[in-house]
Amino acid sequence: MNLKQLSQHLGISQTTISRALNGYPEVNADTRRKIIEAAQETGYRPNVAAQRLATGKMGSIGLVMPTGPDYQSDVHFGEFLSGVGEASARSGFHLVIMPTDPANEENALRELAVSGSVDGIYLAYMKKNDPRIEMMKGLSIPFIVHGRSWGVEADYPFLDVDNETAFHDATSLLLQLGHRNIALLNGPEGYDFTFRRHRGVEAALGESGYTLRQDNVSHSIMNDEAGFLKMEQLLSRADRPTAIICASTALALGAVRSLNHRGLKPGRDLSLIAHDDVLPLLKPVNFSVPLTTTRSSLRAAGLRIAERLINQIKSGQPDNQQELWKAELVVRGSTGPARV
Amino acid sequence: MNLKQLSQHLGISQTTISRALNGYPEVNADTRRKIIEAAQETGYRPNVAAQRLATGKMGSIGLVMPTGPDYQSDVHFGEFLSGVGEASARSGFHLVIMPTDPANEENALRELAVSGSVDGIYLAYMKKNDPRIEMMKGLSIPFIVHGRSWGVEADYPFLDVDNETAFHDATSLLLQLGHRNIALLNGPEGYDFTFRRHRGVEAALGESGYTLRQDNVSHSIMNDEAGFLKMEQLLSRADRPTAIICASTALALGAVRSLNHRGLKPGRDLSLIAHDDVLPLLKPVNFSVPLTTTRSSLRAAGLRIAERLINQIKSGQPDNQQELWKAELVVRGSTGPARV
DNA sequence: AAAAATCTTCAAAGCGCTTTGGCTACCTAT
DNA sequence: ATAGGTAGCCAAAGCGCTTTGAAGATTTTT
Repeated sequence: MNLKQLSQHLGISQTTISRALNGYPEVNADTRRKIIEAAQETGYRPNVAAQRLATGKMGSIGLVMPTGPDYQSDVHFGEFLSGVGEASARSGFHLVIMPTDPANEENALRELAVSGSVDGIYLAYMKKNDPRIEMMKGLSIPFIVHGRSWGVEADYPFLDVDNETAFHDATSLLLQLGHRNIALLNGPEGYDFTFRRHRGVEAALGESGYTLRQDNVSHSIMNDEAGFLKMEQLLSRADRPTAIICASTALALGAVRSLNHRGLKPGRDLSLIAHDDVLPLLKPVNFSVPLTTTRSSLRAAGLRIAERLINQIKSGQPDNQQELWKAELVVRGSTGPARV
Repeated sequence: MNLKQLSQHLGISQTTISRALNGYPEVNADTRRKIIEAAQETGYRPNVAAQRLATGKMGSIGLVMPTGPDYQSDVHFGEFLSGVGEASARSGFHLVIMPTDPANEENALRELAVSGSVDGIYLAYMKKNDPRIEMMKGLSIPFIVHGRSWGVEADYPFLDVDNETAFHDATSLLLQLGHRNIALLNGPEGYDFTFRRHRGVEAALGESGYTLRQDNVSHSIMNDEAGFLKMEQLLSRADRPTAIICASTALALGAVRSLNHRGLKPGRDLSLIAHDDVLPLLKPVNFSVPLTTTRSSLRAAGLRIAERLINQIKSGQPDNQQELWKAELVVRGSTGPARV
């Protein structure tokens, strides 16, 4: 059953039916009622492809999902996605996901944008000087960035967590507790958030007259395995750090395993702080010793970003808001005074 | 630049251009070359909405993503998705994700199916007697089921892990090691895989003349927190089990935490087996004591399912294959002889 | 009662592609 | 030389909706 058939069936023009169903005002209330009833009865449903062609609106937002044979699927992505998903569901938007090898992400993104199959695009995994922002600005399709890109001067809409301040705060706490030899288990090199977190730690140490030792910094993907490995390396050193800051609770999971392994207890023998994305799988309170964290919900960020992007699409107004969320420092048992 | 303009620009009919670009044979090689070049130069890209309207093909497969304010985003979903994503990327298909409150999943699914915005649909999180299968069969859109549904007699295409055998095998191993008091930390009640795993354990015990005690079975979502809680409950009993089977490594993570907490060592004081979906975040070998598991990659399943679904879409042939994957029993350190 | 304003409806023109059916020119077999 | 093929191209008819511009019906204003 299509519009034409329904129109003939009712003896009412396609125009009026279309308007009645789409809530336009210039339709007699009685006619509208009749049309809606008939649509219900006959099970008429507008063909979305035709609707999209006619209106030019696709009703969906796009995002690139990093994937590939040797790519490790990332809990952080899933958590963020669920936030984006919820906001989209509320507005009746679909999510169009373009799975791509990370090496090819820029092309995939352009492809998605110019393909015209989405109304707006969400960008993530920002690097320093990320070329994708300039590219998107040239493409005249609404977009929003999760995170931001150090070195990119252009104005663009983003939502980011204030990573620098978060890690600065974490470091200050450790300094107050008397720690001087502080290490950072950071995320993969090249990413903007990795860089800013590093800066935060460095700055806090610097302000107190200390420095961040080069060999106290490591970069790795943020999972349990890497956390364990990097921690093992740190702990096997003679002058091992007395406090560690982890870029994710996933890293902390492995780090704690390494501590257990050596009979060390977080908070007593060594202090530990992690950044908490509020992953349901890894709650800081559920660590053997509850974890001190800087907290900022990834899911909430996803929700907010989708909201803003959809808003931008619906209103047609460009969004140039640059939103910065403060992470909350939550002190639990894994931090304690430095042992002299 | 659209087809009409390109046609005028080149002085070649729209028909020929369309055919040239879509690889139809009845175009002179020279003409084709000229057209492709011109398309490149002018940056012409077919409008996908128009293409979809004209062909009736949407180039995307749909899936419902459970989400909502109190829904815990699930690592298993993300991992599976990455497999689906990879297969889709290979065939140039998009993923259209419809985020939905789990309570409303059946409606959402019907909505997605009849909306006509996807060519095929993937179904997951099967329950016993799941009504969605019959519904989908009535809807004349290709679909495939991940898992299956106990009690549904109809023929339908699925890919499932042989959960019953997997858990049967795990139980047999424990029996051989002398365990009699075996507990099962199962997934949420109502799901097909939960049920079959339960059956597997029950059957293996039964065959050896033992029974699965009712209070040795628990149901919960499959994350660290639940694993810890359920394990604590079990361990606080006077007649506590000597061996535990977990439905996921995520549950095992919490279970091990509970053991550590009480100074118990897996493999020595208590045996532990978990089902391993091969989540990159939680590798069994990375547990403090490497985990004995029944292994079956969720990502591989996602890949295969998407492959089959896309095949079905492209060929137009219905797929009624019922594919059952054996899980592999991998013995590591967390299992040992029962202590007398 | 006529003029103006307001409702309500409709026919038809897009949206930008694919595909059908037909046509021309050229080649091959009789 | 003629009939029958085939290669290559085209005009036009969809696909199923939205939206413009116009017009008839009804109400309000003068």
